[in-house]
Amino acid sequence: MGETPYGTGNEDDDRARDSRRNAQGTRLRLLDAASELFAERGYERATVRDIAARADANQALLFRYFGSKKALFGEVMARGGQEQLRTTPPDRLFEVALRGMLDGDGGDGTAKDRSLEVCLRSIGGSDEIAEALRGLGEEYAEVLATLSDAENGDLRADLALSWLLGIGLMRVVVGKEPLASADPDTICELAGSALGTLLKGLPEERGRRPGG
Amino acid sequence: MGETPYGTGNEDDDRARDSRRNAQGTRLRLLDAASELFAERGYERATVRDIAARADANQALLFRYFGSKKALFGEVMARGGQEQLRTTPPDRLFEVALRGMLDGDGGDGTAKDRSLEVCLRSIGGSDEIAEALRGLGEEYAEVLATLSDAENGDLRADLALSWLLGIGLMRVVVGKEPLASADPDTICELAGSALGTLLKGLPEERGRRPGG
DNA sequence: ATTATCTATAGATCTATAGATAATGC
DNA sequence: ATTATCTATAGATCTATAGATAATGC
Repeated sequence: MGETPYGTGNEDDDRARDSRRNAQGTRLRLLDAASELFAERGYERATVRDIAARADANQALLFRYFGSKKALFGEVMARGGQEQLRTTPPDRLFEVALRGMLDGDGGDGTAKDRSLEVCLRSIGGSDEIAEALRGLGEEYAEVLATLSDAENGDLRADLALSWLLGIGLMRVVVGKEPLASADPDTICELAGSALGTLLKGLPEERGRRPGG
Repeated sequence: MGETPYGTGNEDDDRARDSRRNAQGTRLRLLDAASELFAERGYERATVRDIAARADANQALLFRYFGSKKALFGEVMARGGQEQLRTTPPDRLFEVALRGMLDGDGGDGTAKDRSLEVCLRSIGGSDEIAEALRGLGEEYAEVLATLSDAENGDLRADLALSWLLGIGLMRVVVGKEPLASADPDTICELAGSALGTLLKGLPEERGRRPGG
């Protein structure tokens, strides 16, 4: 075993990312590597050479398959975020998104959605980046706004989103202590109850009956 | 009048920034120009050539007087922030800092302190920048922490600071609507009352007596 | 023959420095 | 003579492209 050029194990899962003269696979590996490096370093500091190196691909292929670094960034952003938005009930979105940023990995092997982290680390890079973050933010805020029936519910949703991103910024990007090492449960609890003041009926009251 | 080479008006104020073969003045003009451009574009995108051009100085002088771009950034950051921290009573710091970011100019001619804005736009540029923001954040959080007598007051202060920066991020850098065009009073009111839940006795309750 | 991959390099920035120039003070 | 300023350029990146090479399918 192990000596054949075709690999030994569950190549069903890996075939898509096979590196043996497989354009589709190389494309996927480049996309994965870009997702990781953009999240680790932000758009500017993740160079195309580093991305290609991590994908174990030639740097010129990145341009062949995606056209430009910006276009690659666009595909990365388009892949992420959407799933979380669609599969999470609105009243849990804030906590789920917050935990997604706070938890290091989640433990399970599934690659985490790090779109928000990518945005946070890429700010200031260029106007296109700011636009990408604005677009993603609009999708989140739109959902959060449904939780408030106040007249200025949209504004309140923006403030909730601002907090979400601010916490991620200070914890993940800046590394401010004690926030950076704090227990995610505690953070969610503190932020959640204060948000209950802002967006009525967000986290705490759900499922409870008054006078219980 | 006006034909003399020495200028016509209140040169007492301007002499320090005089541009006629005055090293001290050129240094100050470079520092001012850097403050502006770092706030407008962030550290990376504000090039030394642009800074020198706005200061109406030769680009080589920037290195002669400051040594490096990073050292210039350090001086800019050291100048700002401190005043606001020292002159503002703790229980008003959140609102004052928030308004400082929200208000476009303030109207008065005094150059605004844009340290927090500089940080927000410079994130992801390099680790030194993150450190600078962490340092400034620690000073703000330290003051905010005095407002809470909860066991985890430090963490609550970090969360308050996170919100402050998150709001600035979404409004000033990202330009998310409706937050970007919202009335500062409304924003302060919404954030302030929700923060009252987090840091007890912060804004609303001040000066009121129960049962009034 | 097709096409995935690789080599080599153009071309655009940007920070930083070496050394020349020119305005002031003595 | 001192020193503030300017010119010219080294040197380091980084994105992107042109064209060569080599592995597959027919």
